[in-house]
Amino acid sequence: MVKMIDVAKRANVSTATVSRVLRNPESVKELTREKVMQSIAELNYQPNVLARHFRRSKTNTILVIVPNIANTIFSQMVQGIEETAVQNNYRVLLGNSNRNVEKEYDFLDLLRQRHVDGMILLSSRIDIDTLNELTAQFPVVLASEYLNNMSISTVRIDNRKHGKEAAAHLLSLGHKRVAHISGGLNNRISFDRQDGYLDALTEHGLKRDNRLIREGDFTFTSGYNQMQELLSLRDRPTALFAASDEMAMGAIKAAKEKGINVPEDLAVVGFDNIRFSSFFEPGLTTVAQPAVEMGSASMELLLEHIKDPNFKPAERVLKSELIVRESCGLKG
Amino acid sequence: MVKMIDVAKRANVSTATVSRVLRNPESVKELTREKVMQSIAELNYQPNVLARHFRRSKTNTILVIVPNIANTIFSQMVQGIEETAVQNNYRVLLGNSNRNVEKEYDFLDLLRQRHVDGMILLSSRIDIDTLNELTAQFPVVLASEYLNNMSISTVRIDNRKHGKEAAAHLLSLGHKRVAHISGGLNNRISFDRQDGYLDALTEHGLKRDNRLIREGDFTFTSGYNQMQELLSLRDRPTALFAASDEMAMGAIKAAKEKGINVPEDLAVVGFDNIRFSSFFEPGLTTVAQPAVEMGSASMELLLEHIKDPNFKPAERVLKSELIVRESCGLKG
DNA sequence: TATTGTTATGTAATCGTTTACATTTTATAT
DNA sequence: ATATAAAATGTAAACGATTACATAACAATA
Repeated sequence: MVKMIDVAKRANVSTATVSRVLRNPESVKELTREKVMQSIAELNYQPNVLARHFRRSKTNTILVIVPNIANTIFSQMVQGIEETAVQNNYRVLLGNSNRNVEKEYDFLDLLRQRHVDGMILLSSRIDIDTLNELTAQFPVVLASEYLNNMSISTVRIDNRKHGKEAAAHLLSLGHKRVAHISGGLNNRISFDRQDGYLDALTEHGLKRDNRLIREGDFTFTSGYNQMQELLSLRDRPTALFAASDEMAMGAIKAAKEKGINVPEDLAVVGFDNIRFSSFFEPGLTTVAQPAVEMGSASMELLLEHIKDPNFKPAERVLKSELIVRESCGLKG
Repeated sequence: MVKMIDVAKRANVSTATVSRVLRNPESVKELTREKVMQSIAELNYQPNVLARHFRRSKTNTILVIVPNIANTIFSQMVQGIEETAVQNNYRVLLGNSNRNVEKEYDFLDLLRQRHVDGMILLSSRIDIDTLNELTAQFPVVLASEYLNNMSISTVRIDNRKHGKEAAAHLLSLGHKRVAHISGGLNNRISFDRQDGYLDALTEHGLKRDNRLIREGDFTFTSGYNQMQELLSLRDRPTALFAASDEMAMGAIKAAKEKGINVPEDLAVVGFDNIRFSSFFEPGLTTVAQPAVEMGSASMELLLEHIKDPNFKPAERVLKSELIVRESCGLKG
């Protein structure tokens, strides 16, 4: 394996100069630089990144902990992260936790052992103490979720506001019995979307009806199951706001099976705008999260932390958008 | 940052002994080992992986190049890879190429610069020469696809056989006009599935009808578009074998829009068994690839290459399974 | 007890870059 | 030409773990 000293010898310079050509070209005289570049080319020299990382104690790699890589939202966020990372000469190591807390804890060692320069959490079940310990020492950004009283940078959307928007859309179509299937209530996001739904009810002069509110867990199956319960009520809801598209789809499946048509008999709005929302029958009205942008924003924030360890935790709240398709019926 | 020498001093041993306790515990006397372990615990010593990697010129990290992380098949394969990797104390670096050839080439530098110990390609657009150059020097495994005359280890399914199975299922239900929408024909897999389809026709005494064969590119939209063409034929097909579930779904959407019912007027079989196949209306009959197993098998193969650089390229062909749901109609 | 073999530990070189500091070269001003 | 400042380059010491080799401790045997 050809190393820096070989390049140096061939170009009649010292390794210091070769190193400078690579890392600080402007600090080397044009002529010298060319000589060195030529030697590098001739010898097909590839710098040893392991030595480099060791010496600089930086890996130019960041870790992203993903609860579920198969989920469109997360993969889009990852895409945004990657784009920004590559632009800044960083690599992205993906840690797929599969919603398994232990695995998430395992990944933290990558940070502690300085295997990576920083970490982005896309939703996390890690306890606050550990998180505080980590953020005190390493650059960490939390995307999509947020925690109160935490000194951790976050990028998120205003789930409450957009939950309200979604529910308000149904209410503005004249629905009086609007049901809600929430995400798992171990999750701040779920509460926020539900609170938004409640806000909308209040604003339209309607009272909360607990029979119309059911807890799911963001999955298709939970949407399906909870909808069956809702449909067995004496007073069926005429509309549903589901906290995720998957649950909305599950709910629609349950409705169809009972011969209830969507949107005629049941108007549905979801949340997320996953890839299949537009393919689904009927096309799903939903709140589109700017997932890619959230990814880039997270990476940008992380880079600031990496560059400046004293960077104060910041919060970026991005805008979502209600995408109206067929599942909510037409205004009337 | 506490380092090995600190641990050594506290335990009254040399760094060599500490290192041995960490890497070769059985070569150290019980008593000494305990002393060292205690120092490690007391000082909360975390070995510097950068130094370790540099010294051993091994990273215990492998790279997986994924064409599209959002695709269920690929994310499942990744899951299988990760499981096996973690069991063997390896980390997985994900390179999301987004079907962008240039990005794939970029990732290869990670291998050349020994940033990773090996690489798994989940379908690849990299040219044969480059691939040959790499496999000669580094451990590489190709999953899901394969190439002729290549000295590269592969893990795949028998696409031709299973394509035949899918088409044969439709033929055995009595259909005479079975259409096929293939994947992009820049891709071996697409040819194989199509050849399987043709095999099935032959076996059922039917002739190839080119008007019934159309080229898609695995996406929903291409399935939708190609189906529109097929439906405008004088003699409409009564059945369709699509080379991917997404295309099958797109095709079904196109059919529904023309008032053609699935499966009554059009029987459909897809390929892949992605997550949404079971949620779709109607439930999609499809060929389920053992994606997770393919991932593990790839990682196992890669580990063999890493351990033994003289390991001969091997091929593992795994079995797929036809999953019958509603979209193909009942036998009769 | 002396001899030999075995096991456990220590010493110090090594991996290949980077970079603080020292030195040389070049440019600028007098 | 000389003095001084600025720019370019070189020298050599890091970075922190691993490991070949040397040595010491211990055990087994005659």
